[in-house]
Amino acid sequence: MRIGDLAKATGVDIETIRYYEKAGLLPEPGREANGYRAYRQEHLERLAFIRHCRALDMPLESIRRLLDFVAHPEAECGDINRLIDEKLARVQARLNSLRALESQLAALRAQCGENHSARECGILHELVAAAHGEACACHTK
Amino acid sequence: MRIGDLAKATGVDIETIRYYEKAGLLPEPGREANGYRAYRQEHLERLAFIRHCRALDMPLESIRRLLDFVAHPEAECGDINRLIDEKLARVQARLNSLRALESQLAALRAQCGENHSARECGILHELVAAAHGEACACHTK
DNA sequence: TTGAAACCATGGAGCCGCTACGGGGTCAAG
DNA sequence: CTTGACCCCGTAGCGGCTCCATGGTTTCAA
Repeated sequence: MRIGDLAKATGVDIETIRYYEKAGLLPEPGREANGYRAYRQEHLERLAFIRHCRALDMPLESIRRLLDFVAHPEAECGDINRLIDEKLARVQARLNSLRALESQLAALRAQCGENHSARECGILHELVAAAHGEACACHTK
Repeated sequence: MRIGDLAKATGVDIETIRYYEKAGLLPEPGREANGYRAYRQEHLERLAFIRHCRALDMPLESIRRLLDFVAHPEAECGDINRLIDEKLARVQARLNSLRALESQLAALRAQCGENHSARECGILHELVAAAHGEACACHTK
Protein backbone atom coordinates (compact mmCIF):
# COMPACT_ATOMS: atom_id res chain seq x y z
CA MET A 1 0.00 0.00 0.00
CA ARG A 2 1.39 3.40 -0.95
CA ILE A 3 0.60 6.49 1.02
CA GLY A 4 -2.12 7.54 -1.41
CA ASP A 5 -3.87 4.18 -1.03
CA LEU A 6 -3.74 4.46 2.73
CA ALA A 7 -5.10 7.98 2.51
CA LYS A 8 -7.97 6.83 0.33
CA ALA A 9 -8.71 3.83 2.55
CA THR A 10 -8.89 5.88 5.75
CA GLY A 11 -9.99 9.28 4.51
CA VAL A 12 -6.92 10.85 6.09
CA ASP A 13 -4.97 13.46 4.17
CA ILE A 14 -1.56 12.39 2.88
CA GLU A 15 0.18 15.26 4.64
CA THR A 16 -1.54 14.32 7.87
CA ILE A 17 -0.29 10.74 7.58
CA ARG A 18 3.27 11.97 7.17
CA TYR A 19 2.71 14.30 10.10
CA TYR A 20 1.56 11.41 12.33
CA GLU A 21 4.69 9.53 11.39
CA LYS A 22 6.91 12.47 12.26
CA ALA A 23 4.97 12.91 15.50
CA GLY A 24 5.75 9.31 16.43
CA LEU A 25 2.14 8.09 16.32
CA LEU A 26 2.41 5.98 13.21
CA PRO A 27 5.43 3.64 12.99
CA GLU A 28 7.76 4.26 10.10
CA PRO A 29 6.77 2.00 7.25
CA GLY A 30 9.17 0.14 4.98
CA ARG A 31 10.19 1.68 1.70
CA GLU A 32 9.94 0.52 -1.86
CA ALA A 33 13.11 0.55 -3.95
CA ASN A 34 12.23 4.04 -5.17
CA GLY A 35 11.84 5.41 -1.64
CA TYR A 36 8.04 5.38 -1.54
CA ARG A 37 6.48 4.41 1.78
CA ALA A 38 5.09 0.85 1.79
CA TYR A 39 2.27 0.36 4.29
CA ARG A 40 0.70 -2.84 5.54
CA GLN A 41 -2.53 -3.84 7.24
CA GLU A 42 -1.20 -2.98 10.70
CA HIS A 43 -0.62 0.62 9.63
CA LEU A 44 -4.15 0.86 8.37
CA GLU A 45 -5.51 -0.38 11.68
CA ARG A 46 -3.26 1.87 13.68
CA LEU A 47 -4.28 4.88 11.64
CA ALA A 48 -7.96 4.00 12.05
CA PHE A 49 -7.37 3.82 15.80
CA ILE A 50 -5.74 7.23 15.79
CA ARG A 51 -8.55 8.77 13.77
CA HIS A 52 -11.17 7.29 16.02
CA CYS A 53 -9.46 8.82 19.02
CA ARG A 54 -9.18 12.13 17.18
CA ALA A 55 -12.90 11.95 16.44
CA LEU A 56 -13.26 11.80 20.22
CA ASP A 57 -11.16 14.96 20.23
CA MET A 58 -8.28 13.46 22.13
CA PRO A 59 -4.97 15.28 21.84
CA LEU A 60 -2.18 13.39 20.12
CA GLU A 61 -0.35 13.08 23.43
CA SER A 62 -3.26 11.11 24.91
CA ILE A 63 -3.38 8.90 21.86
CA ARG A 64 0.31 8.23 22.29
CA ARG A 65 -0.39 7.06 25.81
CA LEU A 66 -3.25 4.84 24.67
CA LEU A 67 -1.02 3.29 22.04
CA ASP A 68 1.49 2.52 24.77
CA PHE A 69 -1.22 0.62 26.58
CA VAL A 70 -2.11 -1.31 23.45
CA ALA A 71 1.56 -2.23 23.16
CA HIS A 72 1.86 -3.18 26.83
CA PRO A 73 -1.42 -4.89 27.75
CA GLU A 74 -0.09 -6.10 31.09
CA ALA A 75 -0.02 -2.59 32.52
CA GLU A 76 -2.80 -1.35 34.75
CA CYS A 77 -5.56 0.53 33.03
CA GLY A 78 -6.23 3.03 35.80
CA ASP A 79 -4.52 5.70 33.73
CA ILE A 80 -6.90 5.06 30.87
CA ASN A 81 -9.89 5.62 33.11
CA ARG A 82 -8.32 8.80 34.38
CA LEU A 83 -7.59 9.99 30.87
CA ILE A 84 -11.20 9.50 29.83
CA ASP A 85 -12.50 11.06 33.03
CA GLU A 86 -10.37 14.15 32.57
CA LYS A 87 -11.44 14.45 28.97
CA LEU A 88 -15.07 14.12 29.98
CA ALA A 89 -14.65 16.83 32.59
CA ARG A 90 -13.08 19.17 30.06
CA VAL A 91 -15.83 18.51 27.55
CA GLN A 92 -18.47 19.27 30.14
CA ALA A 93 -16.75 22.46 31.19
CA ARG A 94 -16.52 23.54 27.58
CA LEU A 95 -20.20 22.71 27.09
CA ASN A 96 -21.12 24.98 29.96
CA SER A 97 -19.11 27.91 28.69
CA LEU A 98 -20.42 27.43 25.16
CA ARG A 99 -23.99 27.38 26.42
CA ALA A 100 -23.37 30.67 28.18
CA LEU A 101 -21.76 32.07 25.05
CA GLU A 102 -24.72 30.98 22.95
CA SER A 103 -27.19 32.93 25.06
CA GLN A 104 -24.90 35.96 25.10
CA LEU A 105 -24.63 35.95 21.34
CA ALA A 106 -28.37 35.43 20.96
CA ALA A 107 -29.04 38.41 23.24
CA LEU A 108 -26.57 40.48 21.27
CA ARG A 109 -28.11 39.49 17.98
CA ALA A 110 -31.56 40.49 19.22
CA GLN A 111 -30.31 44.07 19.54
CA CYS A 112 -30.20 44.59 15.81
CA GLY A 113 -32.99 43.79 13.42
CA GLU A 114 -32.69 44.91 9.85
CA ASN A 115 -30.04 46.64 7.84
CA HIS A 116 -29.35 50.24 8.71
CA SER A 117 -26.25 52.30 9.29
CA ALA A 118 -23.70 51.08 11.79
CA ARG A 119 -24.29 54.23 13.83
CA GLU A 120 -27.65 52.88 14.97
CA CYS A 121 -26.68 49.23 15.13
CA GLY A 122 -27.73 47.82 18.47
CA ILE A 123 -25.05 45.18 18.38
CA LEU A 124 -22.30 47.74 17.99
CA HIS A 125 -23.84 49.90 20.70
CA GLU A 126 -23.87 47.00 23.08
CA LEU A 127 -20.28 46.14 22.38
CA VAL A 128 -19.11 49.71 22.80
CA ALA A 129 -21.13 50.07 26.00
CA ALA A 130 -19.42 46.96 27.30
CA ALA A 131 -16.07 48.54 26.53
CA HIS A 132 -17.11 51.34 28.90
CA GLY A 133 -18.03 48.82 31.54
CA GLU A 134 -21.72 49.60 31.33
CA ALA A 135 -24.52 47.06 31.49
CA CYS A 136 -24.67 44.94 28.38
CA ALA A 137 -27.30 42.50 27.21
CA CYS A 138 -24.67 40.09 26.05
CA HIS A 139 -22.64 40.19 29.22
CA THR A 140 -24.95 40.41 32.20
CA LYS A 141 -23.50 38.88 35.32
CA MET B 1 -0.34 55.57 31.09
CA ARG B 2 2.47 53.11 30.57
CA ILE B 3 1.90 49.58 29.32
CA GLY B 4 1.97 48.16 32.82
CA ASP B 5 -0.73 50.58 33.96
CA LEU B 6 -2.90 49.66 31.00
CA ALA B 7 -2.31 45.99 31.72
CA LYS B 8 -3.37 46.44 35.33
CA ALA B 9 -6.40 48.55 34.39
CA THR B 10 -7.73 46.01 31.92
CA GLY B 11 -6.42 42.73 33.26
CA VAL B 12 -4.69 42.07 29.94
CA ASP B 13 -1.19 40.70 29.90
CA ILE B 14 1.53 43.12 28.76
CA GLU B 15 2.72 40.75 26.05
CA THR B 16 -0.82 40.41 24.80
CA ILE B 17 -1.16 44.18 24.52
CA ARG B 18 1.99 44.38 22.42
CA TYR B 19 0.68 41.48 20.39
CA TYR B 20 -2.59 43.32 19.69
CA GLU B 21 -0.61 46.31 18.53
CA LYS B 22 1.49 44.22 16.19
CA ALA B 23 -1.69 42.54 14.94
CA GLY B 24 -3.11 45.95 14.07
CA LEU B 25 -5.97 45.85 16.59
CA LEU B 26 -4.67 48.45 18.96
CA PRO B 27 -3.37 51.68 17.40
CA GLU B 28 0.27 52.47 18.02
CA PRO B 29 0.50 54.74 21.04
CA GLY B 30 2.82 57.71 21.36
CA ARG B 31 6.16 57.28 23.07
CA GLU B 32 7.79 58.89 26.04
CA ALA B 33 11.26 60.34 25.59
CA ASN B 34 12.77 57.03 26.73
CA GLY B 35 10.80 55.02 24.17
CA TYR B 36 8.16 53.69 26.56
CA ARG B 37 4.63 53.42 25.14
CA ALA B 38 2.33 56.21 26.34
CA TYR B 39 -1.33 55.22 26.33
CA ARG B 40 -4.41 57.38 26.68
CA GLN B 41 -8.07 56.86 27.55
CA GLU B 42 -8.97 55.88 24.01
CA HIS B 43 -6.54 53.00 24.11
CA LEU B 44 -8.06 51.76 27.32
CA GLU B 45 -11.54 51.81 25.79
CA ARG B 46 -10.39 50.14 22.63
CA LEU B 47 -8.65 47.42 24.58
CA ALA B 48 -11.75 46.86 26.71
CA PHE B 49 -13.76 46.54 23.50
CA ILE B 50 -11.32 43.96 22.16
CA ARG B 51 -11.39 41.95 25.35
CA HIS B 52 -15.14 41.97 25.45
CA CYS B 53 -15.26 40.61 21.92
CA ARG B 54 -12.66 38.01 22.84
CA ALA B 55 -14.81 37.00 25.80
CA LEU B 56 -17.45 36.32 23.16
CA ASP B 57 -14.81 34.16 21.50
CA MET B 58 -14.62 36.22 18.35
CA PRO B 59 -11.48 35.75 16.28
CA LEU B 60 -9.22 38.78 15.98
CA GLU B 61 -10.16 39.12 12.33
CA SER B 62 -13.82 39.63 13.23
CA ILE B 63 -12.85 42.16 15.84
CA ARG B 64 -10.86 44.02 13.24
CA ARG B 65 -13.98 44.23 11.11
CA LEU B 66 -16.07 45.43 14.03
CA LEU B 67 -13.50 48.12 14.75
CA ASP B 68 -13.79 49.22 11.13
CA PHE B 69 -17.50 49.69 11.69
CA VAL B 70 -16.88 51.72 14.82
CA ALA B 71 -14.56 53.91 12.75
CA HIS B 72 -17.03 54.24 9.86
CA PRO B 73 -20.47 54.46 11.46
CA GLU B 74 -22.12 55.43 8.19
CA ALA B 75 -21.60 51.99 6.70
CA GLU B 76 -24.44 49.49 6.67
CA CYS B 77 -24.47 47.12 9.58
CA GLY B 78 -25.71 44.09 7.67
CA ASP B 79 -22.23 42.62 7.88
CA ILE B 80 -22.31 42.90 11.63
CA ASN B 81 -25.52 40.92 11.78
CA ARG B 82 -24.02 38.34 9.48
CA LEU B 83 -20.89 38.14 11.58
CA ILE B 84 -22.88 37.46 14.72
CA ASP B 85 -25.18 35.03 12.95
CA GLU B 86 -22.25 33.05 11.62
CA LYS B 87 -20.61 33.00 15.01
CA LEU B 88 -23.85 31.85 16.59
CA ALA B 89 -24.21 29.09 14.02
CA ARG B 90 -20.68 27.91 14.70
CA VAL B 91 -21.24 27.93 18.43
CA GLN B 92 -24.41 25.90 18.02
CA ALA B 93 -22.72 23.42 15.71
CA ARG B 94 -19.90 23.04 18.21
CA LEU B 95 -22.45 22.56 21.01
CA ASN B 96 -24.08 19.74 19.08
CA SER B 97 -20.85 17.94 18.38
CA LEU B 98 -19.69 18.39 21.98
CA ARG B 99 -22.97 16.98 23.26
CA ALA B 100 -22.49 13.93 21.03
CA LEU B 101 -18.91 13.66 22.22
CA GLU B 102 -20.00 13.81 25.84
CA SER B 103 -22.32 10.85 25.47
CA GLN B 104 -19.71 8.92 23.51
CA LEU B 105 -17.13 9.46 26.20
CA ALA B 106 -19.62 8.54 28.90
CA ALA B 107 -20.47 5.30 27.08
CA LEU B 108 -16.79 4.58 26.68
CA ARG B 109 -16.08 5.23 30.32
CA ALA B 110 -18.86 2.87 31.33
CA GLN B 111 -16.97 0.01 29.66
CA CYS B 112 -14.29 -0.02 32.30
CA GLY B 113 -14.93 -0.11 36.01
CA GLU B 114 -12.03 -0.67 38.35
CA ASN B 115 -8.33 -1.04 37.91
CA HIS B 116 -7.15 -4.14 36.16
CA SER B 117 -4.69 -4.92 33.41
CA ALA B 118 -5.01 -3.07 30.14
CA ARG B 119 -5.59 -6.39 28.41
CA GLU B 120 -9.10 -6.55 29.87
CA CYS B 121 -9.81 -2.84 29.77
CA GLY B 122 -13.17 -2.29 28.13
CA ILE B 123 -12.22 1.20 27.00
CA LEU B 124 -9.20 -0.05 25.12
CA HIS B 125 -11.20 -2.91 23.63
CA GLU B 126 -13.80 -0.50 22.37
CA LEU B 127 -11.21 1.74 20.80
CA VAL B 128 -9.42 -1.11 19.13
CA ALA B 129 -12.74 -2.53 17.88
CA ALA B 130 -13.51 0.85 16.38
CA ALA B 131 -10.18 0.78 14.57
CA HIS B 132 -11.41 -2.43 12.93
CA GLY B 133 -14.62 -0.72 11.94
CA GLU B 134 -16.71 -2.86 14.28
CA ALA B 135 -19.61 -1.65 16.36
CA CYS B 136 -18.46 0.52 19.23
CA ALA B 137 -20.33 1.82 22.23
CA CYS B 138 -18.74 5.20 21.90
CA HIS B 139 -19.33 5.57 18.21
CA THR B 140 -22.70 4.12 17.31
CA LYS B 141 -24.22 5.76 14.31
C1' DT C 1 9.19 7.21 -27.77
C1' DT C 2 7.87 11.04 -25.94
C1' DG C 3 5.38 13.87 -23.07
C1' DA C 4 1.73 15.04 -19.88
C1' DA C 5 -0.60 13.89 -15.67
C1' DA C 6 -0.59 11.90 -11.45
C1' DC C 7 1.86 10.27 -7.94
C1' DC C 8 5.72 10.39 -4.44
C1' DA C 9 9.71 12.59 -1.67
C1' DT C 10 11.73 16.36 1.48
C1' DG C 11 12.09 20.45 4.26
C1' DG C 12 10.19 24.61 5.68
C1' DA C 13 6.64 28.19 6.39
C1' DG C 14 2.02 29.53 7.82
C1' DC C 15 -2.33 29.32 10.58
C1' DC C 16 -4.39 31.20 15.57
C1' DG C 17 -3.82 33.71 19.90
C1' DC C 18 -1.11 34.05 22.66
C1' DT C 19 3.07 32.93 26.06
C1' DA C 20 7.75 32.62 27.19
C1' DC C 21 12.46 33.60 26.59
C1' DG C 22 16.82 36.06 25.98
C1' DG C 23 19.41 40.10 26.11
C1' DG C 24 19.30 44.43 26.77
C1' DG C 25 17.98 49.76 28.37
C1' DT C 26 15.80 53.06 32.14
C1' DC C 27 14.78 54.73 36.47
C1' DA C 28 13.90 55.42 41.47
C1' DA C 29 14.82 53.99 46.25
C1' DG C 30 18.10 52.60 49.75
C1' DC D 1 26.33 51.98 43.49
C1' DT D 2 23.54 48.36 43.54
C1' DT D 3 19.15 46.30 43.58
C1' DG D 4 14.81 45.64 41.68
C1' DA D 5 10.89 46.99 38.99
C1' DC D 6 9.77 48.41 34.95
C1' DC D 7 10.31 48.81 29.82
C1' DC D 8 12.17 47.68 24.91
C1' DC D 9 12.73 44.28 20.87
C1' DG D 10 12.88 40.02 18.32
C1' DT D 11 12.29 35.28 18.14
C1' DA D 12 10.54 30.64 19.17
C1' DG D 13 7.13 27.62 20.91
C1' DC D 14 2.37 25.50 21.55
C1' DG D 15 -1.30 21.81 18.56
C1' DG D 16 -2.67 19.79 14.65
C1' DC D 17 -2.44 20.25 10.83
C1' DT D 18 -2.14 22.55 5.81
C1' DC D 19 0.23 24.40 2.08
C1' DC D 20 4.24 25.40 -0.64
C1' DA D 21 8.49 24.85 -3.50
C1' DT D 22 11.32 21.84 -5.70
C1' DG D 23 12.36 17.74 -7.59
C1' DG D 24 12.15 12.51 -8.57
C1' DT D 25 8.98 8.40 -10.36
C1' DT D 26 5.36 6.09 -12.46
C1' DT D 27 1.74 5.41 -15.67
C1' DC D 28 -0.91 6.21 -19.35
C1' DA D 29 -2.05 7.75 -24.07
C1' DA D 30 -0.67 9.78 -28.60
